[in-house]
Amino acid sequence: MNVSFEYYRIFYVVAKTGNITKAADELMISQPAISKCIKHLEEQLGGQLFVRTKRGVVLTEEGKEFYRYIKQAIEYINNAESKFSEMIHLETGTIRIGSSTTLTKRFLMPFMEIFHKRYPNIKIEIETRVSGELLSRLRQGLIDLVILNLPYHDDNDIELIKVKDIHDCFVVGKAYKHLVGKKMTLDEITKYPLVFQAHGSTTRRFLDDYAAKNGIIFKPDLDLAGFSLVTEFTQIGFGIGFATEDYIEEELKTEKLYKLDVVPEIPKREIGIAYSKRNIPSFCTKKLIEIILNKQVF
Amino acid sequence: MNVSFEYYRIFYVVAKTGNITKAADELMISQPAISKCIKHLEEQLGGQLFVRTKRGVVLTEEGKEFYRYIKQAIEYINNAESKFSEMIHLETGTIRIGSSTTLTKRFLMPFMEIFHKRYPNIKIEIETRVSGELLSRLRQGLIDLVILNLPYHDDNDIELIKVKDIHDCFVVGKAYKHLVGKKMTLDEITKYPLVFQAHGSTTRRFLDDYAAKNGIIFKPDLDLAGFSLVTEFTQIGFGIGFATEDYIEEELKTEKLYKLDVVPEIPKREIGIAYSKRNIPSFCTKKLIEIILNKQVF
DNA sequence: TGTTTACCATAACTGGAGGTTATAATAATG
DNA sequence: CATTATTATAACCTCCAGTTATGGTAAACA
Repeated sequence: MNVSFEYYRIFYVVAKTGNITKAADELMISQPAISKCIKHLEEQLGGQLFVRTKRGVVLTEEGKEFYRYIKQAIEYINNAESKFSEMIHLETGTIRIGSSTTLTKRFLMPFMEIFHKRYPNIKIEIETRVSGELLSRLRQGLIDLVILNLPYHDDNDIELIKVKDIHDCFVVGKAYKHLVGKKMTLDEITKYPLVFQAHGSTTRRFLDDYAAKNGIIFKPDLDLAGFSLVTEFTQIGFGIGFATEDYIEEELKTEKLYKLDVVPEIPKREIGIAYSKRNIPSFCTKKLIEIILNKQVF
Repeated sequence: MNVSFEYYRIFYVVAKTGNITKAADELMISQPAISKCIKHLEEQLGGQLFVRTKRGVVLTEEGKEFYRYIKQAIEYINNAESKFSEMIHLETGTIRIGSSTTLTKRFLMPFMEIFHKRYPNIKIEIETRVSGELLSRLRQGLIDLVILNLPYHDDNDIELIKVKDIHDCFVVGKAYKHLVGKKMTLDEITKYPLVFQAHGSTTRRFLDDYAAKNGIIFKPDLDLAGFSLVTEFTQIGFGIGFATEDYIEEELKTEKLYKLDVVPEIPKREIGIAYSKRNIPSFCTKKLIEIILNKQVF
């Protein structure tokens, strides 16, 4: 059989108005076109849909039943169209982002502000977990996007975009101000009390990696959960801390923290955006990435 | 906007198979035709539905949502088609008939047998009420068809088809056999005990009408509810009964009842089928009428 | 009662959407 | 590295969904 779906739209309007001429008006096609179309439809379906009268057309009993279904179908199609349009115009939808507390606070926040101002109807969900878990959830399609510190072990399923270089450094509070300006080796650093983020964090892994490459193993006196605690304990003079320079600009300027001059140079790191290659990013996700990169990516 | 609905059928198959080439096979149109169609659809909707890969096409997030709705719509359309086909082929449906007990038993039954044998999936409902009520329910669309005795007062909304002439007669049992063969007047009839159907029945109205036209008013000794009772009481010799000749052929043949010769001649009556002009008869109803008239009516 | 109106159906024609085939481009596969 | 599977593009064509004009007729009206 396979009736052209287009006939159904026409049938719907004719049935709704009960009048071929009016339907022609509404559909902006000529009346004979519709007469013919309905005739075809009836031929192809193998039965009468309407009885023609001089006042218009009236659905047969079978036609009425047919109409009930077609009406539903057309409502679904209308919904499909409007939902799609809404999603494309970012008038509805959800974006699920994975990010560490630090990255959320120090990096992501301003972009989210812009995003939310521009697309106020998009619901934002931010998940805070360690990168490994976030990437696994990304792979599963449970989140759309992960903000993370690079480098990260390569993964075929995941696309990485480098966004920004960040630089780490060793810092001290006023109590150890005398170390400032002196070129220190890692070996010398180990002789002071150390305030680091705990194992498991990307920062700590990076730090230990860097140390190991230079034949050193750190044994910090304080293993802290989170970036903020490190800077605070360091500030009150507990010892030498390790922090991302870009995140403590304020503290350095106001001389609450002092940067140490350490050799060999600490390599730079990068902040990256990860998204799944399998699960195609939604329009919404693309827009956020666009905002973060401040340019057209896709 | 107004995307051609036909595009949606194509979209559906492409989304379902995730492969334009396979969709082309299924739809029996060429692959480039579908490529073009999907491109058009995307242009008209103002957003991407698929991401093209070398393994086929994958729905975008928005496309997935869109698909969910379109799938529903298409299921409704399929249902519409199959339900319509079923109704047209009388594989489903209900027919609601109004008829008196007598007409059902003496007239309608054999036709219903044929109908049911031919269309076993059609549910049959027979309502038994007096004609007036049945016609009112017909007008309301609560029943499809009424079988009734004519004449009936005209009604613009109701179409009447005459089906069959029937003849009434006065009858007696063995006890009054001596009256047979004698030409009797109505006046003479009134001198015997009378066994008639009660007021309210069409038959009684017809009888009283006939009597009135000849200046007679009957005062029956027995007002009975229903045709069968009349014949039975008459048979056991209660008096003169009034019955439809066509329904007592058996009794006349086996000499349980005898027909009287009365002047003036009792006018013939007709059995009719009534259906509403407003509520277009279903295919099913038409078929039953066809069977009763034993020819193509519509 | 005759006239007008409001519909739908038919006929004859036309243009372009929606089809065709052929071919290119290219990632995935073995 | 050749083969396969898949989509995109190009150039062309055809049929049918659309057009206008007209006819027929029941209903509404004057």
